[in-house]
Amino acid sequence: MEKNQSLHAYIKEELLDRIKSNKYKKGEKIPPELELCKEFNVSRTTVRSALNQLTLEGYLYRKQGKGTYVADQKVKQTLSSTVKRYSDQIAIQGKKAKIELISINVVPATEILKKSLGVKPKEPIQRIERIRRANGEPTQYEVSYIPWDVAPGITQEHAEVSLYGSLKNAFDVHIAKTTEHIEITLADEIISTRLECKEGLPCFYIETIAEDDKGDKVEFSRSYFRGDKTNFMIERNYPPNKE
Amino acid sequence: MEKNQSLHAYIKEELLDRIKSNKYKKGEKIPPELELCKEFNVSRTTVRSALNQLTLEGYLYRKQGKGTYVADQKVKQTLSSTVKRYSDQIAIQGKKAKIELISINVVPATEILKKSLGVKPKEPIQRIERIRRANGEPTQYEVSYIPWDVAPGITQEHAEVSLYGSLKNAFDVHIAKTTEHIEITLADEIISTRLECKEGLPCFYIETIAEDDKGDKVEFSRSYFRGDKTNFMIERNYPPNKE
DNA sequence: AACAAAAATTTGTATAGACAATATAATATT
DNA sequence: AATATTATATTGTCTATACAAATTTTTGTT
Repeated sequence: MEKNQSLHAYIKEELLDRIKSNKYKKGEKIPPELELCKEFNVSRTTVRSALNQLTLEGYLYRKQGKGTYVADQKVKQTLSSTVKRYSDQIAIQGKKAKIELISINVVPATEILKKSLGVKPKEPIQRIERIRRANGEPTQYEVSYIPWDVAPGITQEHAEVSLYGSLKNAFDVHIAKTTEHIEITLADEIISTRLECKEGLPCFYIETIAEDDKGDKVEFSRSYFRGDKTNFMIERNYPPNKE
Repeated sequence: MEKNQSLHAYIKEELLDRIKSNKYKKGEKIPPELELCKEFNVSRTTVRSALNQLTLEGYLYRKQGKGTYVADQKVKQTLSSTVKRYSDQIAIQGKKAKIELISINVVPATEILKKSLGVKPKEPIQRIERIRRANGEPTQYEVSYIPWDVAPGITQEHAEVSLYGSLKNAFDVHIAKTTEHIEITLADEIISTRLECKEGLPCFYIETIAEDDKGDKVEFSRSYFRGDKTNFMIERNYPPNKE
């Protein structure tokens, strides 16, 4: 054990080492808490502290009544998001992608929506709640807001395929620019339910405002991605110097 | 208290409410753990669970021996990162930006470096470790790897301003494309030291590979940003449809 | 053999207590 | 008055214990 390290930190590193060295293999169950307590001669609290950290970092997952398992997806899914060409579809290599519609509602404009979309007071807004899945597992939870008069009467069929595609094909709205803000948030009750993860898991939170080719703001959305399974790729091409 | 909620979750929400409603004001000290225990009539473990969650989420910060304080920067710093034009400099509105050089070393190429940079065996690589600060506070911890023959003899002067700028001006290397992979990681001992935050804080982790105008890979870097203080903005412009 | 009930296993939540580490305040010493 | 020393307050780590909740295994009954 190292110098000024706390016990739980030491145990965490030791366990991580076993995971990385494949002593604890992907998908397999690791010894239960009480066994680890005996092995390291520490209390359950200390073992749990280490296990919970590793769970938050995506190395383990735990199931009440069953056990603790090594997360098999150490190689994270890559949701590639190229810059050149707009694509509502998320490219997930070799996985069956699916969009699950949860709800479409018409809601009044809140302050934040008015500010983001610049709609006149009381204009109704369509709220579309969806989950994207890859091989059945939820990868993204998204809530989109689209003013009624931008695309009146968005249907389940529109929402279950690409929203941007439907805007173009069914409503003649052409997205020309998006502005995204990316933050980290921790999953609350709603997010953890939708993404089928534990509360407290660090997640990507992306707010997007989309403008059409006339400069009108046509969509505001909030998206959540599991931090332990998501990896964004951004390619940037820089114009040659003209000096 | 709500239906099937755990105690610590309830207390967390109650405290968050006090923060958001300004009952606990920004920068101010909140009651110590033992007082909260008395108020909610729960054990210290339970109070600490709520406090630690809120700390991870960036609402609070804690100081051993002093107390627990409401984080004043609820409005996060925006590190804007536009796509159109390359910029090594991070634009931080109205803040004094500074780059602090920690070390420049020449290191042998590891497997991951060889793979990322495509260098021949044993080619020496320069490892540059830096911290970016805004108003004195660390915003980014970055470790860059640049092969010796791409830019032989990078100096402190080169590293303390824009690396990409130095590559261009001093070594005639013109960055043409970067590929970034963005993930979430939790701060380990090194990262928490560099970013002056707690271990376990969710952070942005960005791996970048930069290519020059000849298609050679000239830089590999790992960057870390505090998740509780960072907010990336990405603007995307979509080409008009040509159908 | 099939089903139901009970027991065992394992993680989740919570309590109580002890001591360490850090920072500040109060006190004593020179 | 200045400087140590001591005490106090507060967060950090760790132990031990108890029970709840979810899952699996075993047992009992028909």
